Formats: sequence, structure tokens, C-alpha cells
Amino acid sequence: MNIGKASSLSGVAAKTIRYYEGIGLLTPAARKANGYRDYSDSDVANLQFIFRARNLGFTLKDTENLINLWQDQHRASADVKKMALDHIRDIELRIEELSEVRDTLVDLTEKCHGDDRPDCPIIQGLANRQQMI
Amino acid sequence: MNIGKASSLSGVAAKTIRYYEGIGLLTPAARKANGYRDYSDSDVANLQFIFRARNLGFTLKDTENLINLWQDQHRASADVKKMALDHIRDIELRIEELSEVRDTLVDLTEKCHGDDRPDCPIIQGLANRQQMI
DNA sequence: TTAAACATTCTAGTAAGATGGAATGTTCCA
DNA sequence: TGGAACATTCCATCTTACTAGAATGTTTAA
Repeated sequence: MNIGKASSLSGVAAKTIRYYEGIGLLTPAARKANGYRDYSDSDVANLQFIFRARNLGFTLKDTENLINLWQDQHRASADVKKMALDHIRDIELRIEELSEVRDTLVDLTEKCHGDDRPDCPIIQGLANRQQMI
Repeated sequence: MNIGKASSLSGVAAKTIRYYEGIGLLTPAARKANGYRDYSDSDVANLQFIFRARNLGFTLKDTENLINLWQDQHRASADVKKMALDHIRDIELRIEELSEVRDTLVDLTEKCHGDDRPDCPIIQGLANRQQMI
């Protein structure tokens, strides 16, 4: 099938597929007589794999490793689990950081009357450490 | 004071201060006879304001707006509150997304025995939508 | 006095990941 | 047959926010 079909089936933009091929994330696609890239169902499965990994926040580098693990019939599940656990830890750290920021902002906004008066605790909080959590 | 002092007092790297001046986030600093930038306490307060806003995840563009609001004695606190509330909503959305990703990954890792066998539900989950949450 | 620490400007590069657009060739369908 | 839709390559650009490094001048302290 053409790149457009592979793109719509996998969710990865055609441009992005070419880009992935360019950076070596994908092995070069087969070509038809007219020079167009030709994708098989298994190529699409590969693209879907990438799409899902990206949506789960794995970096392209992570994704590359995961593809290699996926395609290596002899890899240990422990290797994959370690990557996933590392990624989970990163995500939870990020969630914690974001939660702290949110709490600070919520606190500041609760103190702000939010009308047309210029007096604003949010700005004060930014300007003056004492007023921050 | 020199840029180094302003940097250590505010937490913003000297290079970054010059960069901020370059992109117009900061008004150009005063200069001493030798051409060195000269910072006042209020300049430092300004830098600290930026530093805190950045740490709270406001973009440089947001930060610029906040500075303008900060320095405008006539602005309404409602304007600031709106920005903060928007930012809180963005953060909570991001937390939710991350939580979903984490839950998916946790689910997959729990099903993975994590030994030297190649059979791995994490990889299966990435390869096959049916096995994802 | 001399060496370090600090300052200046300037250009270019990094990360991470695409995305835009030009110029051109091919296929499909009415 | 003709035009829309789709494909190709290649180069450049975007985003966000710095950071590195070169070449050079200034200040400070032993």
C-alpha cells in the first residue's frame, strides 16, 4: 500500500514516516516500480507500535529500543519491564512536580479577589518569596 | 552590581539574563563606565519574579505578560487570575494525561513476569491495541 | 605584576521532533 | 483527457529555551 494508506491506518503522518525512515528509526520501505514506498500489513503494525509508544510518552530513542526488543525474539521480558518501570518512575515524578505547582497556583488564586482592583496576591506571590508556599 | 551578582541573587544564569535582554523580555540593563551591565535591587527583584514564574511552568510568553501586569499599577487582578486559572487547567489536564499513561504502563508491567523469558505483555500491549487499557 | 575571575559581543549549536514548501512526477476517476 | 489527489526529493524552518565557544577587554587580589 502507499504511504498515505499506511499513514491513516497507523496514525503516523506521511511526512513523519519519511522522517522516521530518514533518522533510521524505520528500515527503508520497499519500493514499487514507480518509486513509491510500498507498505505491508506488518509495516503498518510496526508504525502502530511506534504510534502507541509515542503516545505513551516514550521518546524516539526509547521507542527505537522497544522496537528492537519487540523484534528480537530472544530478548528477556525483564529488559522491557525495566524500561517500563523507569518510565513509570519518570512519569510519577513529573506528576508530583506538576501537582506542587498546581497547589501553589491554586493557593495564590484563592487569595486573589479577581476583580478590577490592581491588588493581586498572585503577582505578589511571584514577586515575593515569602508569600509562596 | 555586575551580572554575576544579579545572577546568583536571582537564580537566573548570566548567559540567560543576556539572552532575556536580547529577546526583549528584559529592558536593556544600565551600563557602568566600563561597559559592564549594572543591576539594581529592583532589577534583581524583576529577575527573581521571572525565575519564579518559570519555575511555576509559565512559558516565557506568559512570563512576559505577567511582568507587564506586575509593572502595570492599573491592571485588574482578574486578568492575572484568569492567566493563573488557565495555567492551572493546563496543568491538571497534563496530570490527567500522565496518570492515564502511568496506569496503562503499570497494568502492563504487572502482567509481565520480568524474567529472562521473551514473552512480554508490555511489548504485546504496544503491538496489539486489544491488550491496552 | 600577573593570573584568575569576571565581563563583553558574536555566531552557532543543542534538544526533540517534526513540519513547510518548492519543484516535479504518477495515478485515479469521471 | 484532464484535473485532483497522491507521491517523490531536498532544503529550510519552527518551537522553546537556552547553551557553548571564540575572541577579547577589565578588575581584583596575592
